[in-house]
Amino acid sequence: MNNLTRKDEILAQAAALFLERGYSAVTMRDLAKKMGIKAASLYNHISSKHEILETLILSVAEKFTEGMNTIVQSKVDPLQKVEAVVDLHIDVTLNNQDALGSLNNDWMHLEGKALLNFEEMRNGYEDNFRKIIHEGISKGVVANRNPEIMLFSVLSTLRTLYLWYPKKGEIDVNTLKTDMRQSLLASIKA
Amino acid sequence: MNNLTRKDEILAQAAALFLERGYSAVTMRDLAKKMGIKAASLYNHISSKHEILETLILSVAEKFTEGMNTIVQSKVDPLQKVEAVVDLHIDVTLNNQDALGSLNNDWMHLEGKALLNFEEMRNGYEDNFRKIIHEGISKGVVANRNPEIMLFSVLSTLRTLYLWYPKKGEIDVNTLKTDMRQSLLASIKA
DNA sequence: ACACTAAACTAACAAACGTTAGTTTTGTAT
DNA sequence: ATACAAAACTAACGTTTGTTAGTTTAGTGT
Repeated sequence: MNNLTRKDEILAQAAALFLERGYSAVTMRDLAKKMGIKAASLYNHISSKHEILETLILSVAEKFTEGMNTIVQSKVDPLQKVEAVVDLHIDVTLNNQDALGSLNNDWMHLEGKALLNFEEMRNGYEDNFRKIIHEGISKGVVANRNPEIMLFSVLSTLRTLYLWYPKKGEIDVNTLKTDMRQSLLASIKA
Repeated sequence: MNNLTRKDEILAQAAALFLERGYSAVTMRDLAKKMGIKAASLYNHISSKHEILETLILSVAEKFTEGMNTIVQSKVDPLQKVEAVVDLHIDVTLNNQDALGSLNNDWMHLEGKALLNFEEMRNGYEDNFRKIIHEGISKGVVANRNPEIMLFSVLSTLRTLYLWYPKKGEIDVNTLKTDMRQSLLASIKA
């Protein structure tokens, strides 16, 4: 079942290289060398360099979108929703560490409808998060400060997790979730 | 006095392009077109594409390093030092918005001693910030939570300011400083 | 008018780029 | 052994890349 196809291996190695150097600085020959094959052989499995980028970014973006939609529909109070968002980010980060580099730094190299699709998901995600914050403010459980700054502050931390986590050796996942929930909730609680 | 040399104009336009697309995706012909000249003409003013990147990144890194050194030496309590760091980031961000894109996303394309120099400044900066946090914890003014998570949380927000600020129309600088100090301090206060 | 300098130009280079076409190797099931 | 499919290979393509060398233009002070 859990069989990694050759294409999946290529996507994984590409993600690692893109994280390290950025999409534009990685050549198909670099990727081929990492796979132990010649550049032309890559095209037996993928149709273009661009396709790799699209696949990596959109598949992670979809995970965020789905997760957020579930959270928004859940019937819990706003602070619990924020906690769920923190957990979502930690889970997605741990499972898609490398691809998150492309999502954060190389999305602007998407083209056409892939770019539109990405931007739509990103905006939708932010809007949902924004609604949670506003709901928290009007219910008095979130601090009555500039909501955009709180949104940005929490989101920027969550979005940068993929850079920070690997540097910090062996932090237990549950410890990380607990501490991160505490820290981020503290920054917005009323 | 405040005369912008031709080289300075090139550096400014390059920073804007690097922010938009990343260092590797910007060609010398792109930069030349933005300057309204031919690519070869750029070399009357700069010696290589690489020199542009080094200049942009290291000059901003030096501003952070100098600012942080001043703050560390000041005789105020830890929370006031954190507030000063917030202000430092906002000031540097407003004055070097575009170059911060390169510093954050393209530093890995530095080479040799420029790369070592950058990494040394970056590590020194983080260590100083770390000391402030620890000092705050032992004095009981900073929350007794995982210091690395608090450090990461605050720093990731400050480092991403350059992406967020330009999207948020006309936020008054002093309002921004006040709100940001409040938000970030709230996330670490005891 | 002349000299000087800053800053543009044209033309070209060798290297590296993504990608293609066609061929050979390798492993597996019959 | 034979057939088939997956996945590698070699060779080459047209472009684009950063950069150089040498030349021309425009503005300024004498």
